[in-house]
Amino acid sequence: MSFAAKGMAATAQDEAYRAILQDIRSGRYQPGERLIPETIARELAMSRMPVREAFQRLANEGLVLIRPNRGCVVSGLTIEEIYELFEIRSVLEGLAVRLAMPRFDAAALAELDDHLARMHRAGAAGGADWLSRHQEFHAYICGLSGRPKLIAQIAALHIAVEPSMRVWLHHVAQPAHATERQDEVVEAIRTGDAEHAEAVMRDHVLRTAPRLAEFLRSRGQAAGLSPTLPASAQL
Amino acid sequence: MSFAAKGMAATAQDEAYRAILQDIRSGRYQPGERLIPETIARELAMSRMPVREAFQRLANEGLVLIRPNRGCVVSGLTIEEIYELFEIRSVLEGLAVRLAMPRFDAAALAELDDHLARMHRAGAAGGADWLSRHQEFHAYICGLSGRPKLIAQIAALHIAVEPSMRVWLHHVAQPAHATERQDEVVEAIRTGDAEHAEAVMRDHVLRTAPRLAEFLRSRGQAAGLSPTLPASAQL
DNA sequence: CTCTGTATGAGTGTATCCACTATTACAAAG
DNA sequence: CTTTGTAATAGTGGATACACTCATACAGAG
Repeated sequence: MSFAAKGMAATAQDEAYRAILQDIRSGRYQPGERLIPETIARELAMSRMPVREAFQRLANEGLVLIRPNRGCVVSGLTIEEIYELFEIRSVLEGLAVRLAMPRFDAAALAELDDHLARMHRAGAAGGADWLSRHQEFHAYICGLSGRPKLIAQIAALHIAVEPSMRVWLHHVAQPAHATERQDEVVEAIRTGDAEHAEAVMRDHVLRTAPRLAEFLRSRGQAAGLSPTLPASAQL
Repeated sequence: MSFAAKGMAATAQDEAYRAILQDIRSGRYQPGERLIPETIARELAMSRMPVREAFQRLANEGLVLIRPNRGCVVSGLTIEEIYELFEIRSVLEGLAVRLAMPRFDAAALAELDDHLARMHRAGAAGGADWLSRHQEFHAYICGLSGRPKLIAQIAALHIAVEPSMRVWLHHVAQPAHATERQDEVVEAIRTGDAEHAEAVMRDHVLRTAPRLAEFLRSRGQAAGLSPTLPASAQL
């Protein structure tokens, strides 16, 4: 049996990756902040090299920007980029829920209700980890699609906007969990109509974007450091 | 003025990345083949390290699989994975064409026709580089969406299936360029109806998948080496 | 006081080196 | 002849070392 538990890092590079990812998601490393390999390496009791390779991975996911000879900075998102990510998420999650529809039996629906309940509880209790519950809700639906790459893509998109979402939820009086109508998504799923569920999910995802964008705009948060994009630009 | 031309590699690592990517796309490195850093490093007149980091990038894009302590192999796609990639591409390119619609003026439509013509010419002339022309056709449409990340994602998907496509086009008598009806897409764009264009693009993309899949199945090509997926699996 | 040139230091990219893992080939036992 | 244990080798992950780039601070000229 493989004794490396799922959450366990097999290699130093992986450990570095997880640690830095965590710190970006949580907001410990702010957009625009420069990440110095040596510092992080000392912190994790390893050398610079695995940290550098972790940077590479993060750069490919757009969380960090590496300019040659000029180091690695946490990449904030412009308003336009946030919109773009939500647009992409909307069609991908729409696809996911459509593909997941055949698998929604009674048990799955019950579990879905559980997720809803947990979310609402977290929202009522102050909303500190409402965001995590919300991501789990979406992840559960996507998971039922049975499409590994699709799931991973969507997860990456959630992670990319997470830092912005956190500051939003932290600073705003009327946060998402008060107005976001996830119930509509669940209702649509219950109808059994795949096309309908897809459309509702699309709308649901897109609805958050303008409010988040407005908030960031009001804070003047255009930390515009466009990340190096994943693949080669030209086909 | 920046004297580093766009296609120029600023760093050794980037050079390695481009070289290996090229060799995977072209089919020089076959799925399942093991990539030995030292060999490639010698070939490119550099040390192992930049090559290793290039591997990382390729792994993140799913083109290569790195198992700890067990090296780096070119990751072939299973039939299921190919279907999945086409599904994802269909919704993303559908989104792209929808967003691009407002920008289709007379000039853009003319250029689109140019692309079509070039494609048909390449197809008639034996189809050696029909695939590249086809990718350029799609890239042109996506480019008009003005969404950098969306464009990059789609490009990455095209690259991922490119090796399989190449063997298909090379081995089959009735290849895609004979039956793929790109004209329908252009026609739909001409109507000016964004929703319609999106639907047509979706269908267009999905149509290729089953035929490619059938071909690969007939060759028994289930080179099932599922790549390490981009982001963290759990949200 | 401002501007410009230089020097110093921090940080990056690459090469080399070392320790450990895995795989292969081979030999001895059954 | 097959099987199993062991040794040798190729290859991987990580650390250190070195050369080069960039940025900042400072000094001298205007």
